[in-house]
Amino acid sequence: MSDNHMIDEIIDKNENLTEKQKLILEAAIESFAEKGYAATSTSEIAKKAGVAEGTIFRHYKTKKDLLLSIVAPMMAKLIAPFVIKDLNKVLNQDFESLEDFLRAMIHNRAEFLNANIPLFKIVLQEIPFQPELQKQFKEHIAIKVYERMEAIINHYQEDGQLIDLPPYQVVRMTASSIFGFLIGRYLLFPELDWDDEQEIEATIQFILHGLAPKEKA
Amino acid sequence: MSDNHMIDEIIDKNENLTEKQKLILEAAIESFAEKGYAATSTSEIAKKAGVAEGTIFRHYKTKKDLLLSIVAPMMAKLIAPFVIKDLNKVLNQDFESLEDFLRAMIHNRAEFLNANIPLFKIVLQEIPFQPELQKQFKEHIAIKVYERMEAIINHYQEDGQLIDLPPYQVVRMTASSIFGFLIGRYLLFPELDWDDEQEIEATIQFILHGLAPKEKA
DNA sequence: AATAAAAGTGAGTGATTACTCACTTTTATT
DNA sequence: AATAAAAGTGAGTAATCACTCACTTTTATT
Repeated sequence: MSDNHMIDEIIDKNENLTEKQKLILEAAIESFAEKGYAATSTSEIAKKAGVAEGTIFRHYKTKKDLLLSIVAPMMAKLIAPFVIKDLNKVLNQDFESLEDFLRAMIHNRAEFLNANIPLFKIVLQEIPFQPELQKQFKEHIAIKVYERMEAIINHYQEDGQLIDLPPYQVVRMTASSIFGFLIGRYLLFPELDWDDEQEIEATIQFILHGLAPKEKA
Repeated sequence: MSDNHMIDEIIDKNENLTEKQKLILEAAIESFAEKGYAATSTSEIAKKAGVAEGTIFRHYKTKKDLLLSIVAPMMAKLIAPFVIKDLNKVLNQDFESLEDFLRAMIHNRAEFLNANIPLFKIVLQEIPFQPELQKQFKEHIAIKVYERMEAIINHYQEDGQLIDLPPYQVVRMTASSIFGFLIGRYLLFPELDWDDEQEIEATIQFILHGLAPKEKA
């Protein structure tokens, strides 16, 4: 719970921010998610937030500065569970099976994204166009997270629970399946009735069977 | 081959277009893919194309009109193989196994996207913000393509080659795995050395095992 | 209560935006 | 060769853009 609701955490719980600054961030998140960063004007954000346009630039040097102050913490929180120090310990103690680990991970991150859909949209949309975000993505996700995942994958491979593919392929297939569900669920067809538990379970089973070790002949 | 290189097909082979119009389309595709639609100005496109700005508006009523004239044919071509009349016949004759069908489909669409990366980027980036494109996507992909896929899935399910999940789940998992590969390959890490054949084969095996029928107890 | 610092304001800045239009040049039609 | 239609042009337009700054109001410090 304390992990969800980034908007709250970025905005409401942060006592360094003034009241007006919080209104600005809320308005910016809403507009960026809806129309995209480039198509949103600072005057529009000021109007929606109910502040003068000058107030935005009192707190953020540029419009891009405002974007980064929103997106950077979101990316950090998104990958936080994968870079905690004791991930391996948690793993060995609590998750005997790959299935349980996978289930816990998916539930955890799905809940997080569910609670932060507009921020998720902004991150997805702006990474291709913002070199600073690409740098963050590559340095943190592609390197730090990948290293952690690699260790976990090795663990379960040695354990005989996981097919002997290169770790990057295992990561790609797992990530594709999970993001495929999340994007369909929250971005493409949010208006449909979804049985989240059943969908997640089916996704887990798909991944597990897809990555099951080859049967010995 | 004739199916690839949309840019050629939209532009060079289309004899309805004037020389300058072709230059405009080429420049627009390049800039839209690189910086995004909203962040690209018409003056910039004119400059890159080496034409007067007025020439753009002689052929396209608005900037959005220019975008749609690029993206709509791309979307149509992308889904073309799935809506041909005789897809089911082709299926029954040529693809005894789900594996062969899947392999042919992935190769075909991967080649197509590989030959049209900038257009692929534009489609992915602009769908969330352009209601006209969303409508096209839902009407053509989500309905027409899905219907075709449903029939194919039923066929292989009755054949005992495919797990008995709801077709939309089968589609989602298959599409996630394929797009996951393509996005990683061409958009996230195009600079890495990829063994395309091996990657595609691994992706096919992942999908096949993930969607294999449950063994009877 | 006096002073300083921080927060907030909104009119104003030059640059840029998508788009127009009167005009010239090229191409097609007879 | 004459005429019309289509293609191309670039200066001009009002609107909007991100951002500044002199000024007022609020908050913190002593």
